[in-house]
Amino acid sequence: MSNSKAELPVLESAAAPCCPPLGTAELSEPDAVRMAAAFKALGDPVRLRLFSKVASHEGGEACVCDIQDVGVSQPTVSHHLKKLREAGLLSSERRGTWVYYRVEPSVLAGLTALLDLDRRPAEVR
Amino acid sequence: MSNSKAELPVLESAAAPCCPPLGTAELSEPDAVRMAAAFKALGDPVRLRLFSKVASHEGGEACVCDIQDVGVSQPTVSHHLKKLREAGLLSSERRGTWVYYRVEPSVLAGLTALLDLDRRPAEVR
DNA sequence: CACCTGTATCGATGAACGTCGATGTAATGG
DNA sequence: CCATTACATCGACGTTCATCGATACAGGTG
Repeated sequence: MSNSKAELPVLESAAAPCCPPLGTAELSEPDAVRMAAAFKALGDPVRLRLFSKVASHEGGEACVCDIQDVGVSQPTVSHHLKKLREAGLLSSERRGTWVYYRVEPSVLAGLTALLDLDRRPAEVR
Repeated sequence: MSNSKAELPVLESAAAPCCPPLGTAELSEPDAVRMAAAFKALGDPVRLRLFSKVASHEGGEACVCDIQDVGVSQPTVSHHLKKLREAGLLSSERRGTWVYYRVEPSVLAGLTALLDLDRRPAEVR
């Protein structure tokens, strides 16, 4: 199971180059569905910690064994990593015995761009 | 019900000036709980649209009547706005007949700071 | 080959969530 | 006062979700 060669359009086509910043225009309903899916993936404490562990791991990647100490069982860790992959936030690659995860910057950049309030018209700030 | 004068520490004390950027260090478990709660609040399409409508509304605020056309019932809109308030993302104030909502920038800034990958050490990028 | 370790999938279970209609409350206007 | 409009709360219902143990699969090692 590797999505470094694309795991298919990442579920319902992720959040990569999407949507003007929040202050500038209303989100369309389809855009809201896509972006909400990404936020939802970060909306669980265990997933957010796993994501953080991958992001801060040396070399920019981590194998499951490096990060699985988050207080839940191994199947649960695997389940959460799958969710993060499906959201387009992580990609994975098997190399020998281990599976390595790394952050996929594009979707993350879409989230940051969406949340950026400093690009709003001055009247709204 | 106004939290412009603080709705109490916003549930379990929100995400305002919290946590180094994702690439720089692991999130602690308590920090992960707090930040995940904020992401979760944005993790529903209807809520994200409501949030977007408030954020992009002229004057930086909107009354419920301005934004409630999102395809769900009035109680559901009210429920979602409450969730966004509890997450510290919106504040509300009653003025006469109407209740006005506006974006609370601090928690949002915390999310943006957390997601900022451009402040990672070069080796990880 | 058999065995061990690392990771993913399956199936079940209980808790959390989104949604609704009904009802309550607050402010305005006759 | 009473009616009306704006919004919140309540209670119920069905769905989604996080979690687990059991099990399957994959790759290395002896």
